Amino acid sequence: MESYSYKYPHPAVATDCVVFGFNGRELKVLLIERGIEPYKGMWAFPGGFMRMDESAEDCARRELKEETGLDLKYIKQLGAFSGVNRDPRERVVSIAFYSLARQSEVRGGDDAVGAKWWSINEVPQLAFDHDFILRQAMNRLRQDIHFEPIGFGLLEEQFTIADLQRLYESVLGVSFDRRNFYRKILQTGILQEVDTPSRPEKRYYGKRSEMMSMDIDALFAPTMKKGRIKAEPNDDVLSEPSMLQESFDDGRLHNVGRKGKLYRFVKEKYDNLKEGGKFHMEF
Amino acid sequence: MESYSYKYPHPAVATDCVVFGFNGRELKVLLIERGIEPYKGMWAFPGGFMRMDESAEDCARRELKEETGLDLKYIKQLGAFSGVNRDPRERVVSIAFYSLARQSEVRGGDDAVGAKWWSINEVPQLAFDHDFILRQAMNRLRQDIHFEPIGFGLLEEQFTIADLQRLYESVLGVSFDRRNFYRKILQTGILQEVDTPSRPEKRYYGKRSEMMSMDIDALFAPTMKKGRIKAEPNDDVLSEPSMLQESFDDGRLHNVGRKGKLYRFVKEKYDNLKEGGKFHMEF
DNA sequence: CCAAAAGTGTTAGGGTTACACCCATGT
DNA sequence: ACATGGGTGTAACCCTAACACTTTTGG
Repeated sequence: MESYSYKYPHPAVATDCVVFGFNGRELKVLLIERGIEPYKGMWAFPGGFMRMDESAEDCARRELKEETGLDLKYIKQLGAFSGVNRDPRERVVSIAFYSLARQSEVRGGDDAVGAKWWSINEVPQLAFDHDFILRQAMNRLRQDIHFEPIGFGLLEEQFTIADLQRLYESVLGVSFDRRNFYRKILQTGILQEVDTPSRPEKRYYGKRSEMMSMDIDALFAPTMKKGRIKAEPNDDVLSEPSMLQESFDDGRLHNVGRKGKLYRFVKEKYDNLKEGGKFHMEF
Repeated sequence: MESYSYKYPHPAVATDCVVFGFNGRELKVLLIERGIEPYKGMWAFPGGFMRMDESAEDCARRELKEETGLDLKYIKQLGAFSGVNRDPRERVVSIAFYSLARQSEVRGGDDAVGAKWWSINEVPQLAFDHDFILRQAMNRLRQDIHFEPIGFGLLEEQFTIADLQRLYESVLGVSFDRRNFYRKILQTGILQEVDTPSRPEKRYYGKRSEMMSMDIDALFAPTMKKGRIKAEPNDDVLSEPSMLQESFDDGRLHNVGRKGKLYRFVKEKYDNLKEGGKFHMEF
């Protein structure tokens, strides 16, 4: 058995990947069930030890692919977690990343044995210090959503303003005036109306057929946290009990009423805004 | 000679510390001259290898103290840098931190052999990937200044609004209308007027006596970069050539005209603002 | 007294908030 | 028809940008 020796002790270096998803109503996180000790049977982020010929980012991407089948283009570093006793086996420094996945990317779940999407409000206690890492990732997400078009990563190619609003509300934990949100997001110019809508006759959130083994099920009491912004549930928005009108047992949300126009992100416009000066989705 | 063996190869883990300072006119960075290979003779951030019984943050603080004599309370993680060939000796993952130091903290330069403050516009080419790290740190600083009271860390206990404005302008690379800045910062409520001013008869920026071996010298053509904000040098602010009126060869700036009131930060007020909702120093 | 900087006031305009109102769709 | 959501208009309000003016200080 080969081994590697150093004059001074070296910690192991691993990566962890916090992947967020959005099913149209709730924010989700991707977790895997640990099959081995330590923390066997508990849930944790996908990740693993870094090889000597790859960067941390490469490692995170590789491990994510291996463990969940997801092949994500954009991942961002969250930071390094270096507590002395993070791992009972040996000293392990973990470099955490976070990313966003569209529902449509979540297919081909063959590799995804033991991987599961959890509603952000229902995640179980996690292995290692992953609870802590998750909190950091949530904070980071909430920060970033003000400056980056998170929708790009979480929504499908085509989406309605309402979809986008639900996303913002899920992430920030507030609710806005529908009409003001509408104009505000439109006047940024980063959205382009889709001329040839390709939507199903009936709109569902989280099409069962696309989920496969990575099922995104849901259903929970709508935990309405009000945040800082002037966005407490106002009279116009339906208040708590009826916020989700009809929900089926597979987590779909059935829409009634007028259908919204479909839009798509215009990356160029966004890039212009971002470099030239401000994007700032303030609410 | 003892050695440490592992079944799989482990990278070394080190930390680096980017420390910013402000002398009243320019932003500074603290660098040390490398005395050994690799990159002997080049400048780099203070830092070193992590021990097995300390977290990365502890390590950064310890190395900073050892190499520069600075004992900083607040340091924030910038991120991990894990390029495969960062260090020619072996694979080294570096966890970088950044921090802010007041001029008054920069004394007792006994330990600071080879440590020197550099104007942010004059830093030489750095060892390893520290140029890259510095760019990241600058970006981070510019981001953070909108949400955190950076002044806390960089200015003395007592300061004028003008001092604060110069700081913001240095970091962001823009200039604001003096009068609007004045009211805007005051109406946040995070500043409290000092009743018993303890200032010297004449105000200098960067008192020579406090510098000792860690000399903060300066003097350079005022590189006025205009940023995104509506803050290009306007008619009211003196434009380029005369921006610093009288400067002495030891880097002091001599003030004429009416003296400004002295203020101090009120941490409680800031904390309230921050948690309750917004702080957002927008300009 | 003069120049330079600090402190105060004011005004026009843009953006946000909080609604009213009408349109479209599915049951 | 009716309930439910989508899309448009608008007035009050707040904040900011821009700039005039007065006060204080050092020389």
